[in-house]
Amino acid sequence: MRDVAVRAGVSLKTVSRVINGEAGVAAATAAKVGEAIAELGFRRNDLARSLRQGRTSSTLGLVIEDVANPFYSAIAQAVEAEARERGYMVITGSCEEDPERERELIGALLRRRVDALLLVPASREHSYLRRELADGTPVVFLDRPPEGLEADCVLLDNVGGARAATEHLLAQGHERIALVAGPSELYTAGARLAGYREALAAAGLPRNHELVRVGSRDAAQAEAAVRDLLALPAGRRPTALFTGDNRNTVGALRALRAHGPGAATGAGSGSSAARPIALVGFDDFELAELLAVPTTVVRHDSHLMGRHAATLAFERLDGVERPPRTVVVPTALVARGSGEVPPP
Amino acid sequence: MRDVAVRAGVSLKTVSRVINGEAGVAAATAAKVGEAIAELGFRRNDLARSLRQGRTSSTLGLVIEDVANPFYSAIAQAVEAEARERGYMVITGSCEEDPERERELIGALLRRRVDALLLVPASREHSYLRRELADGTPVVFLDRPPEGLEADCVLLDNVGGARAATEHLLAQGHERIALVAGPSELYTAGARLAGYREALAAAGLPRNHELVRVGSRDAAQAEAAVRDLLALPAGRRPTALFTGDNRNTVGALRALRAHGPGAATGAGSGSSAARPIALVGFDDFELAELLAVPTTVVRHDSHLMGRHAATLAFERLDGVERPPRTVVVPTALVARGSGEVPPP
DNA sequence: TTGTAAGCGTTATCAG
DNA sequence: CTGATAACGCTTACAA
Repeated sequence: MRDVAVRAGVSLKTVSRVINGEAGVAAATAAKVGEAIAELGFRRNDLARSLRQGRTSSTLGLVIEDVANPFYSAIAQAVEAEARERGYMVITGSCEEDPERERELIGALLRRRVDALLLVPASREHSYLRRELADGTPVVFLDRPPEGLEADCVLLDNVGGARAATEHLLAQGHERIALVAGPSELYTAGARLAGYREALAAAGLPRNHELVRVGSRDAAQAEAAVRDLLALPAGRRPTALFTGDNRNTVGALRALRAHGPGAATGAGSGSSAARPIALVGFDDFELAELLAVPTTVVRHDSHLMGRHAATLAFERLDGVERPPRTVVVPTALVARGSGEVPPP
Repeated sequence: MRDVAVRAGVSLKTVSRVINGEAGVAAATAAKVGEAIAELGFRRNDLARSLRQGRTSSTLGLVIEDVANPFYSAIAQAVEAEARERGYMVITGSCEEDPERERELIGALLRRRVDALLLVPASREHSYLRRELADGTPVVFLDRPPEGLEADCVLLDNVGGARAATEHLLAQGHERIALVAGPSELYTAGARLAGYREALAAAGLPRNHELVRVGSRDAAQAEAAVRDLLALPAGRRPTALFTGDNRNTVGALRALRAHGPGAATGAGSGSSAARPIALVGFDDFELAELLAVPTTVVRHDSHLMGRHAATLAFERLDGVERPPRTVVVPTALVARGSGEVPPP
């Protein structure tokens, strides 16, 4: 900037004014400065800029589990879109369900002085964020609530969605409905397990531990879990499956395919053990309607979750003072076929 | 930091040493400083830190078209993983095929002094980056080459992949093979069009403009294009489709489904017009094997593209001087059924 | 082992 | 309308 000032024969402050389009600069002066800037290829240093006290970095920190998972990339997309409208950029990090990585990432983001932090927490203890929150850095939790801390939060209606899915299967006459989901320590998996149980209890069905397969963290583990269920003797084998998230649904679909062609279609003339199994999955996914088994899902707007989270953060940055708020995004059952298969 | 120094009764420099784990601090002093840091909840300001000359921001800038597209989110994931290993973070922006947004994004990233820039360019003129490149900021192009500039670049074998796809369909006996792809000004779409044409020419088939549908930028447009093709009179209607990217494949699958149940399976007993149409798509996608029409695709490793790009950038940051290099990532045809349907 | 002073690139204050 | 100077939070060179 000094070089520009020298070249244009003005002071630093004048260059600053031109750069920032401040009023009170003679057109001729501005032109000279503009030339110097162009000739020198000068670019304002926004890092230095945000050093002055009271200034912001115009950057949001976003911590998710995995950018490659469409659920999270939709959130990232929405957050970025909201951020852009306000002239913010987003630094994103994936922590892959590792609490330690979560802390590292958050540390790195805070050291970079992000103006707000949006996160899908992998850990279950967030009191270590209390100080930043008190110091005025907005922290918004996504998909999973804060623990040991009061903060803004955007959640899905997990219990309601899971209950609806299970009720849907019950309504078809199923009684042996298995749940295949992530580890129940995971907030969402736990809540969906609860919804599943609520629906079964309301229907007067006893708990059947054999049919609850929680713990699968990826599609491969889910596939194995479903294979396991399918290997049960006929009288104990589930006639329907509720999968707790998109990874588990993918795994289940793969296992069901292996089990018999078109698990839920009547079309299959596959292995002797093959019997159509009903399936409802939590999380919608692209092409679900074009699968050999058009898949019935609990749909929700993950994009909206990201938008809400960004909005909550920006409200705080705008100085709005209010107690922490939790926004719940609704879910809806979308029947496509796989969930409308009756028991044998 | 000054507060910490005061509280610990030491100088700024000593605090700095402790923070950065520098040697030459008495254990007792370090402990006192550590306490003060904990009590005050102090966090080093990495923005200020990177201000000193010679220091880096330890940040990479990544510009892609759309985080929500699995092709790009795989790249983002890989870049982030490589960055993490080196203690870098990534600021990602989506420009949605808008050249103006590309420039804005790049400007914002450069102003934030990212140490390197990785980008999937939306524009076709990149000489405006010449100065940064000359000034030592590594710039790596992804998926599409630089124009008006010499820079490192990671590409797919677009021509080879497209040729293989087309040859595969030709080998089944198809002669009316349509191409459904993005606008040919788009580098990848253009290259795939070229590969498609090469294969047809090699087979001695004349060009048939009616069957070349380039211009669809999203799944909806692709769907419309395919519907259009399907509406052609029987003798001119294509018997096979080659779709140029994952968005076009999704659109085509939807149109084919509407056209007749199981477009490529013999299973369909749909509308009177329904005839099985072969399909090969560029880009693999999750669950392709579980579709009603298991989809034959040209597969590649988009994750690897991100890794290569990050590696090229880090090599430059490590001071390796060499002429710009272009890495080409191979493609492979994966036959799943939809591409192995013979002509009627 | 510890401290002092200068400087990184910008903006804010206040004076001209 | 323009400029001098201090300050932002940190690191480096150099002393002590």
